[in-house]
Amino acid sequence: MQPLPRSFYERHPAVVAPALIGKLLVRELDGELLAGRIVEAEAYSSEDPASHSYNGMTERNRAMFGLPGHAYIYFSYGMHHCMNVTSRLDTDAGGVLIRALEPVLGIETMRRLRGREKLTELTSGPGKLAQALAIDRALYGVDITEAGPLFVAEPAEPGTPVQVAATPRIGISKAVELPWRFVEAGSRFISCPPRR
DNA sequence: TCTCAGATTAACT
DNA sequence: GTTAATCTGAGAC
Repeated sequence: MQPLPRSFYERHPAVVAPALIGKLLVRELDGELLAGRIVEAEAYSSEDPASHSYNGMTERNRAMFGLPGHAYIYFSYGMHHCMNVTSRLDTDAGGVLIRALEPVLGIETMRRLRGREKLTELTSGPGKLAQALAIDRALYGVDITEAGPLFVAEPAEPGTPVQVAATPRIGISKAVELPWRFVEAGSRFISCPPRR
């Protein structure tokens, strides 16, 4: 399981986000490996009014202004954690929100952490996948380019090429027209199906 | 199957 | 004081 190199993240978030579709998000928890294929991701960059990094650096978002390839985790709506990987080009400050996974490893542990049985309800949303992988602010700023408690890796088997579709982002009120949500076409595991 | 409001914290005005 | 990169269960239909 080979982590993706730093250079992968030294690009604009709108380039990194579609490239992450089909990669593995890996969580090591108490010696057990939990992993899922990324099937949905959204790009946020500093010139984007919907991004937390739009209005400059704060205590919460400082990770997005740091080295690319780290975890930016924030607490949302008073109850959910959401996970981003930081990515940026030169002076940009941005990240990619991991919105949904296809469970691969440690599925029983995910079921226990989520209190749900159905495979499609384990990680089909940013708050859900954070709960399924036990991701919280203790992992803030973790380097995801080296094996550790949390990292992103190339899938063991290359498999078939991934079909990526671009759609408008979910749950935001600004810059709704930017097609910066990327999903694996036809996946059953994304947070909400593209409109037919 | 669909719509709706509650939960609960932190950032920002 | 208001809003937010969300999820869930309840009640309507």
